[in-house]
Amino acid sequence: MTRRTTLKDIARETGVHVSTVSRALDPQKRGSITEEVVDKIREAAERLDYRPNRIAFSLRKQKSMTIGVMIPDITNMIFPAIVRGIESVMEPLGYAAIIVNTDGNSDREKRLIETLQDRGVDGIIHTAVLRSAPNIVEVAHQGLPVVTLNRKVEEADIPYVINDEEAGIRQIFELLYQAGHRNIAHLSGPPDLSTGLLRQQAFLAVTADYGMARDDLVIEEADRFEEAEGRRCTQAILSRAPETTAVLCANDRLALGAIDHCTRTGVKCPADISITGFNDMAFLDLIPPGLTTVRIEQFEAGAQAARLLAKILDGHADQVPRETVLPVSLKIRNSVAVPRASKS
Amino acid sequence: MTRRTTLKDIARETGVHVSTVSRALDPQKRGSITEEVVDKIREAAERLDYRPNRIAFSLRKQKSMTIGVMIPDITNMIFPAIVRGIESVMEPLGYAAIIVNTDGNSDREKRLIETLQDRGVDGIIHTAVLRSAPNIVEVAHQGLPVVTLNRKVEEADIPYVINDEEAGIRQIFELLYQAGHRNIAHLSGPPDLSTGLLRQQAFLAVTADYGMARDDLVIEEADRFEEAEGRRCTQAILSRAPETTAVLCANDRLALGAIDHCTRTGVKCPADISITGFNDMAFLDLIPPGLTTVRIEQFEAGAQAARLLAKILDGHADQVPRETVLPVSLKIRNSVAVPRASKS
DNA sequence: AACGGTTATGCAATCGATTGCGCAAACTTG
DNA sequence: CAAGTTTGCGCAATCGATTGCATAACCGTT
Repeated sequence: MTRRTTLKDIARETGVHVSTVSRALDPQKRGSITEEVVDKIREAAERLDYRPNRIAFSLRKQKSMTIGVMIPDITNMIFPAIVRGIESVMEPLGYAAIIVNTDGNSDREKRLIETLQDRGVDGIIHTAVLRSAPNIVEVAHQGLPVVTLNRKVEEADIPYVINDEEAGIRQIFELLYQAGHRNIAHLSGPPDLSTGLLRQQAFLAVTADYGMARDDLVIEEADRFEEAEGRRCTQAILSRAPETTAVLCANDRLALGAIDHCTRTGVKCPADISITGFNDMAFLDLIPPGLTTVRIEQFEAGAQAARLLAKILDGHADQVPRETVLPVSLKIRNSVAVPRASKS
Repeated sequence: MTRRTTLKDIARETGVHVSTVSRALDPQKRGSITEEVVDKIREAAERLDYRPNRIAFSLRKQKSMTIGVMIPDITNMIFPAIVRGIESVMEPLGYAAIIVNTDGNSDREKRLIETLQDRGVDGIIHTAVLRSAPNIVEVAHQGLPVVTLNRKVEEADIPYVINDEEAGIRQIFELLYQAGHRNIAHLSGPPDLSTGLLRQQAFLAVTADYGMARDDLVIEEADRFEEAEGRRCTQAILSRAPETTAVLCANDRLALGAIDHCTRTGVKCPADISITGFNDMAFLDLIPPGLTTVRIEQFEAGAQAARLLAKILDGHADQVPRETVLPVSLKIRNSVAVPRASKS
């Protein structure tokens, strides 16, 4: 492998000092160099196919032009879109991303944060599942720019980007309510996960607004956001409250599990029971009966978090709001119908 | 942000020279330093919470401990698993990955390769879709270690990891054949994509082995690996060759499109027609009737490619085979049945 | 005690860029 | 035309680590 050409090579070639070459190639300070010299240097740089060594740059400037992106697990379908959203903003700015998977494991997360710091990342975008994330809060306090995604940060002064979970739950609740449903159970996510709690709280809020007594509510908490838990909890709901005509699920996978359980037990969706999801994950339209759900803009969430981080890295931390709430929208398919009672 | 502690800090603290500190902290050369001094230095390093600056390390050693991972699009569900497979091997070795999405765009790919080189990656894992990839071949020839994934490399001496597409097609063909199908159409992928061509060639080979005349074969080529193309080509197949009882599709998404088209037109799968896929992507078991497909081990493919690259980076390029073929397996669900003719 | 041979450590260059400072030449001004 | 100012570029330090070579101290040997 032939060595890459360096400033020194260009300096030798053009007969000037490396510092002159450095300045001539920097649009910022090109002004202080004679045009004639600049041209000569640019020509040589072109001819020798000069490409700046970013590692040397990083060492000197203490700026790696690299960010860390921490996600629970890239194989979880919501994260690839987020990652691309981040990339769409950061790449044009010259930043590269090192993506790490925490697997929701705090020790691992701590280690990964350390290796990101060792690599001198200029900032971190942290998408959490757990509600608390002491590790990332700590590095943020050390002064490393951090933006979190999908998680409301109570503890610290870290900017966060979240989806309007409350509005989503409200909209889908109202969709069910207006279809005539009054016995609406909530298949909640794990309350130690940020989205699990937020959505459950939103459910409590909207039911209260509609005058439903809290004691009458049927809420079943899943241990994980998985189909199996959706099945289990649906069974629990239906045996505890057979009058239930609609299950408002905290996410699509729980909803798919719910539908699956119903199908297996001869309960038809939506004829016998209406079921809704949250997230609008891919391929949902291929799975019958077509889940009505809340669409959240993953790509845009990633892009927005990246924009905030970029602003901080650009020295305008004062311009970034502590809270950014992204709008959600209903995605109506076929899993909601009028309640079975009023059908006859 | 308080400055990180450096070797110099430890040297000052312990009264020795930085070179001594460097050696004491390096397990390789610790031997040449008095145990007593080593202990003193390690204690100080511990106390000051020393963490080596990888950027300085990289500059001096000309080794960034970073690899580039080039994929078409992380939101395409097969890639996250590959990425995690790579990570599972590289992270324990101290390597981080910069993941870039090429979008199958050659110009973009070229740019991305340059930025990876600027960042001094030690090697690249390149998962292609297109059969030819002149850009990556060029950098490989410049001496940068490259391993490709999912793509048989004809042009150059680049190690590649592929799945046993031939065996997969053969197995699923035989499954259909043994179920009694004789009119088996092939819904092919785009022949300019590596997997598209490979699978079509495998189809040709196995049908030839079974004594089917090439002129009698019904093959329809999709323009993209998408449901819509699956629908379009299925329609074409069924109007051209209504006697078709089975469609062997080049991948799952085409197969889902095929099923969708059939369902919409009142053709029942598997009762009226058998349809098979390839890849075994996630959530397939939730989509009726349950696609019978070929399972390929994405995670393992990534891990294997990473192992090869690691070996090269370790200076044992001679030990890596030019070709690695990973086994595939059948995943039988419910989209295959006996042909409708023989059912009566 | 002198000598050759280890051994542990220091010195300084190096990786490739950036940048404050200084200096000489060119220019302006009265 | 002398004095002061500006301009254009070079010098050298710096970022934080690694490493070949030099050297001083210590060892045993005769």
